Amino acid sequence: MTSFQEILSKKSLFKDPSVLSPHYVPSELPFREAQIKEIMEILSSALKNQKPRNLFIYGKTGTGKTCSVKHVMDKFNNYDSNSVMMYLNCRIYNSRYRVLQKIMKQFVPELDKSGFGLPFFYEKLVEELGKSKQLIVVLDEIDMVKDLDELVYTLTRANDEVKVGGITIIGISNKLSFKNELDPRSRSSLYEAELIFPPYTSVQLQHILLQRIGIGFENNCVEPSAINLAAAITAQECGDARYALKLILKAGEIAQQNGRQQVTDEHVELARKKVELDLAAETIALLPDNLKIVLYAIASITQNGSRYSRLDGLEEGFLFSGEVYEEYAKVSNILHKKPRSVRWYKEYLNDLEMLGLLTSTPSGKGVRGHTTLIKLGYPAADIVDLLKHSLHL
DNA sequence: CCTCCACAGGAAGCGCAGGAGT
DNA sequence: ACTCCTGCGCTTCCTGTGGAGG
Repeated sequence: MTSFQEILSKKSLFKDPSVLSPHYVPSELPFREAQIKEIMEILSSALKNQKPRNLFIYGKTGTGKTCSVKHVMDKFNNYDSNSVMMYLNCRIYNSRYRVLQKIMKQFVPELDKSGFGLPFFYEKLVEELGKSKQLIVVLDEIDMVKDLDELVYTLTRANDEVKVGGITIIGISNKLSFKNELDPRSRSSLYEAELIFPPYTSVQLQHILLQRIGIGFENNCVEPSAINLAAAITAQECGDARYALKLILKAGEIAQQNGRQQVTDEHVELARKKVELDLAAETIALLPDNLKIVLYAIASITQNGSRYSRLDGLEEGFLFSGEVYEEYAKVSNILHKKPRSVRWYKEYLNDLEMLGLLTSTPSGKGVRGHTTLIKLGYPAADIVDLLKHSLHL
């Protein structure tokens, strides 16, 4: 019989687990001094009231892009000047309209609601910059902006119109290919300066882990070889620092549940499987309902077996786009929601694929003509479980 | 060869929310 | 109070595509 006494008497391995969370911003960013310095140098001209060059930052997820920029932003905004630096994530502000609205909300608070036209925002912006202001706008995940060409054009035009102030864009993206999709004109204005954040190497990850473990864990609770293993796994997978931190956090939790005093290689290996799913769960939780339903439909067919793909001798786990839509419509009805049209469902599929939750391939040679084959990116049972709760099924 | 299937994805346009101007 | 405007999510309609099957 378990008692609270028993649980509480177990010595905790953690001093402060929040240090391991991805939201924790460390005061020191190891291996990013050079990048931070370069950003600061570019932005410094704003403090002399000259418009800095636009900056584009590229690097894979978890290479410290956002962290570094926010770090600089703190320093910038604490420096007494007529300039303002602001951060927005384009996953939320994903159109020219929304970005402009968000920017202007800083200066005119009642602009929260919709209904104002773009020209109105533009006028306000020019007016505001006219007060000899230097405005720095950080656009994180800039590739999410649907009409980026227009946005860049609008902003550069605003720059031309004012004599004194100016607006500078710092774009952040982890999509390399996106550069080629841009209109050449907006490309050249967006890429006035470019900065690349390389993935962390195994050795660098070891340092980062050591730094955080020192604050987050009790002393000597993590075996050095476990740290090395976590760093090596991460470097091989992606070089994403957040992944490494999550890995060591989960390993710690597993060790603790098993009543161990130390985190070992074995715990890191066990954590590895959990972390992948955990990261997926985070993205899934933020999904709009319809995307969740589509994903649920895919997972549930995968779990219960496909009526068609099996008899067509298809590789396990691949589904037809058509049968997924049928299932999606069915589940929608159960939830008393009107299913969206096929056309829009296809957009949903694209979104889900973009987020890495599924993969799809055109069927090519196969039975029943032409279709898209869909495969879930994670174990179906786990996804079903996850979504059953969040959809109240 | 033609036609049908099962899709992809562009174009137009609709309803809604929430302004502005009158 | 009314009309008109805008952005956005979405539907409707359409054309295109490559293999299957007659």
